[in-house]
Amino acid sequence: MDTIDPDQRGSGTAVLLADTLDCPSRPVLDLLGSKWSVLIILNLAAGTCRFTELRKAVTGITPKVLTANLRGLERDGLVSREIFAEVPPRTEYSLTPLGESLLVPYKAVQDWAWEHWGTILERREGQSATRPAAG
Amino acid sequence: MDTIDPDQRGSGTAVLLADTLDCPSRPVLDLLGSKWSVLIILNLAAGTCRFTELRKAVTGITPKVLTANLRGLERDGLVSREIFAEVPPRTEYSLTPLGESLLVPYKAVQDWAWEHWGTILERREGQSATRPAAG
DNA sequence: CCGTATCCTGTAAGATACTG
DNA sequence: CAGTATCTTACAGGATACGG
Repeated sequence: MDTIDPDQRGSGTAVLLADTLDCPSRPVLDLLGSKWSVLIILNLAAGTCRFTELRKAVTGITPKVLTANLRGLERDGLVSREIFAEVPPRTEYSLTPLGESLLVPYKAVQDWAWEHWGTILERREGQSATRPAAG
Repeated sequence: MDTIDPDQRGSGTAVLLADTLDCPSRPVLDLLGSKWSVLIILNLAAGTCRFTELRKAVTGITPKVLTANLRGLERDGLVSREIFAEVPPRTEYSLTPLGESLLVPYKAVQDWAWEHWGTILERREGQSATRPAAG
């Protein structure tokens, strides 16, 4: 592997992170990074939700997109869906233990965001770039 | 706000995360989540890199995309670019302190990935979904 | 209430070729 | 070496309407 040479820098951080290139961080970031999933998971973290409740809570999401996200999260074992055969129909979504474990890395991202996001926004004002503005 | 009712669940986690809905976690996740940025930052974490070095290290990236990502990271103050007016030309990219601070949330994601990603992959095998497979 | 079904759009990214 | 210039593709997401 010639991707990284930890000796190039004295810091211990580099060594720590060299391995990450072989680890599945990227797919997990895809998982976390999809536009709505974080809001869905955060809402579910506050308690079980029905479809329409989520739809209201996650402002702006369309039913199609909400369904798609929920199905994906369910497939990955992060969210569980319980269907009640009643009239009118009822479906309840909640976080699985695996889904709840995601709150830990979320927290780290959140902490970083609170501390540094303002700095980035300041920089962006009056600048332009090819890269997405992320918001 | 009626987006979340922390009292719905006894757990302390919910209260902790209720605030996150108002915080800039999402844009930061966009920042981290762009397909290549994590690999770029991780490589730069190991030491200063020239354009071509990054191109080799980040396997599969095209120069256009690499440039676009680097410009965005530079705009946001995560990466600095130093140009040497020499022949042949030389440009060196490195992480700013702000960029290095990103390694902390990365680490949290990475830890989660190592612990739980296998579980998710197992679940995905033999299943299909509307959601992107993320890898 | 809980979704599906279509159609459409925006944009990151890929392929390829070229320049200071 | 360090990029830029086009063109094209893939796909999450948006708008809107309908079905069980």
